Amino acid sequence: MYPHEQTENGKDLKARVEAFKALCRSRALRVTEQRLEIFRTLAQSKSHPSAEAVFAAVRKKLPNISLDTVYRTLASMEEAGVVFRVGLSTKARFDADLTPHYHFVCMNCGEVYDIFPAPDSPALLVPQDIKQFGEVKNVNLQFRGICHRCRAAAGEKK
Amino acid sequence: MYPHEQTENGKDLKARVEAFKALCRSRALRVTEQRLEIFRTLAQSKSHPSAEAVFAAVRKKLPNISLDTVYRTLASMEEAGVVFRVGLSTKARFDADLTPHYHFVCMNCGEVYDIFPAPDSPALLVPQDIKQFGEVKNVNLQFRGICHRCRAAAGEKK
DNA sequence: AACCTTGTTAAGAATAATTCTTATATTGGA
DNA sequence: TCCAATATAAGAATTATTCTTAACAAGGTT
Repeated sequence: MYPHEQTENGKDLKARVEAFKALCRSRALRVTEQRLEIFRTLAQSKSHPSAEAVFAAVRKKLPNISLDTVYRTLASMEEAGVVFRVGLSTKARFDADLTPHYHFVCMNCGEVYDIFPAPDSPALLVPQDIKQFGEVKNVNLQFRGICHRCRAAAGEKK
Repeated sequence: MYPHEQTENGKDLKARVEAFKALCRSRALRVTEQRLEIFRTLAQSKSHPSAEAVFAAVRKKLPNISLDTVYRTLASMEEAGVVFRVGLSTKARFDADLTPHYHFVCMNCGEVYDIFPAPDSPALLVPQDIKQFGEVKNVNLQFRGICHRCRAAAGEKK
């Protein structure tokens, strides 16, 4: 099964916004104009905008919105699984092991774990249809989630 | 074929350093103590260190090295294909399309291109062996390289 | 409909990560 | 050894992101 299933993207914007509102309510997140406008902007965009770009777009509708609100909202939307963050948010990390492998990255503590696929695994092969965009220099496959240690730590707090 | 083949990691440190020196010479990069020490540090590390962490480690050998040198060197090593950068270096970007897909990211201009795999593609499946690390929330598969536009622009300059 | 409670926001300061500037030092070829 | 070009240290500057605080507003309660 895919980790984030296609359920909303086929609907029209109005329906997606309604679904977003419902999701907010189910999570006790207040339905604010700012959240709605940020969601609308992102749902209509095809350019993987940065927080700054979302800010610029939303500002046309809500001139007083702050950049911080955009950051906060995008983070909560990611948390809620409504948007996907391309790449890593934390600081850059480096690896001198060039053996083909991938990573599990903890979204909470930032820890990076190595995973070496079986030799016959197709996971890291470069698909042919990428050549239309440019020359591939490397592959970055990461699975992001919460590591066992953070999960356990979160449980203790309650 | 894998994009970054396993050629050096099986060798011992001394051999890897020699190979690194040879690579530097072949690219007209000077072989400096700083570069060597940064390479040694990274080659021996298994923790995907950040630039700051590399800096701290290298400092023990070269107390006067600057953080900027570490950043510059890591960038040139990435460029040379000696190290791999985990995640993206640029600012965060967001995507509200949750249909399973992956990205081609231009290492030069930062542009992000969508690639939708064939419905039966195994590319974005979560392997079972990841569960040992934690709970996966999402998958980030990106191919990084130079897009055709940047390639063309670089060609014109010459 | 007015009233709370609590989450949310704007504004701008603060922080963190990375890059730039400049003068000095070093590499590697002549 | 000398020279030209590249690399470096130091610290300032920039960029991205987060925090602080006081005002505000959503949505449940009366």
